Amino acid sequence: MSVREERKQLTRRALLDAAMDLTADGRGFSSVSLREITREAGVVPTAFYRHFRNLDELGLALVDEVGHRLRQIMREARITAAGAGDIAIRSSVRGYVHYVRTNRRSFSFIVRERLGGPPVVRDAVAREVRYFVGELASDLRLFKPLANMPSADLDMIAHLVVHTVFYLAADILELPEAKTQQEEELILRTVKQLRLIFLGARQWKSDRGNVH
Amino acid sequence: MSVREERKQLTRRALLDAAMDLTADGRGFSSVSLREITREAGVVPTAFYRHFRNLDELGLALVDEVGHRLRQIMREARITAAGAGDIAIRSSVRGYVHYVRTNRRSFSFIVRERLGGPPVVRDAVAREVRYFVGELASDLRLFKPLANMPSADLDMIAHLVVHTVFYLAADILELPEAKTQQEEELILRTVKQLRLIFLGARQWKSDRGNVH
DNA sequence: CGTTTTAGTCAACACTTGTTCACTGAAAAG
DNA sequence: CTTTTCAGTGAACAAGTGTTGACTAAAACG
Repeated sequence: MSVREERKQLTRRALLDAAMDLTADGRGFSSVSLREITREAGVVPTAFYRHFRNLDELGLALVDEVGHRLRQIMREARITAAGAGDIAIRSSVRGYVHYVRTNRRSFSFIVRERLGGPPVVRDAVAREVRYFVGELASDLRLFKPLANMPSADLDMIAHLVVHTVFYLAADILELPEAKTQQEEELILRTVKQLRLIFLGARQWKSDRGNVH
Repeated sequence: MSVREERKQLTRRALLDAAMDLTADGRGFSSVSLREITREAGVVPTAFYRHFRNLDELGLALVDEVGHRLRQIMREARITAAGAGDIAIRSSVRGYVHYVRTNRRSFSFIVRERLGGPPVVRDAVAREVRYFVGELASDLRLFKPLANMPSADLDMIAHLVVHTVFYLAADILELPEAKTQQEEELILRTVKQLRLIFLGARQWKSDRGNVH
């Protein structure tokens, strides 16, 4: 990569980071301005246009990045969990919460903008969430009791799980930095919820085809 | 009520409605301005201060109103459902979707601002959601298979249900006005999810006290 | 080397923003 | 009937906004 291109990518990074930092402390991407971002990035407002056509485009780039990173995290977690053989809900949730805390900005961004962002960003995040669901679904397939479940049902379960842990992330991020008793309660509740979901899932196959 | 007070409440309404309308079409409360609201309400910017100290205060008033209305809706739904004797998931979900569509603005506001709004609004919505969860939990208690469940567990289940139908509302609201096949799929998926949750819930009691 | 390309700068634009203050005119109070 | 109260007005403010176009200096190119 040429020196010039290299430097360009550097300020592009600065812009993305600046936008992330500004949205991180509970502000909402749709309420940060172009000028704020460039100020935070230490660059003049007009420089922005050398990298993005408008704020929406920056937003999409952020979704891409964050989605990519979160998928990576999920994959690592998957490898760690694979050794366990079973689902090991409690330790998975603990690990997840750790990831949420160490990747504060990313989780905060995706969880907030999923429903609260500008339309185009919201759509992009929704797409990203579908990827998560897809990956989780194929993971669940490896879990023996669910091996023969129809794909649609597996997807529906993965969906439920993803939403559950998303709300957990949102709640965790509202808490102060330190690990409190409240965090412990949130974790316990989520563990119970997931356990209940998998309890239902095991029953599900025998319930298949029921209609009324 | 005096004539003057009556008129005051009228423009207060206009302000609240204006704010609602502006946030309704996917904008996010934190991105609407005081002047936009007064313009939409057909009143001069400074008149705003006769009713609210700042935008946050308006936001809180909105949360109050919307929360109140949604609780009313929930109660009506509860009465309708009480006759059925069992939970009747499918028809409940259909009824719910109908309510979502006929109260577009309210649902859109609460679902979006729950995670995406300004901190003080977010908190207020969270509180409101806790009320929903509480009411649902005591409803579930009337459902025989769950009658003897510890309150904490019932709460955890109610939480799961509320979050599930919240995401359903969010997805429904992204769809065009007309009833599409996509809507049918969303409903089907949610029905399955709820059915699975209650399947797990029935098992849950026998699983009580399990630890590891 | 000289020429071209281009990331970032600078000044300026037309607007929008939240908030102030003194004001008006009609309803309420005496 | 006179006086007081006060919801809504209108003008003005300092500050912030997105976007324009011409300019600079350094890297890339031939």
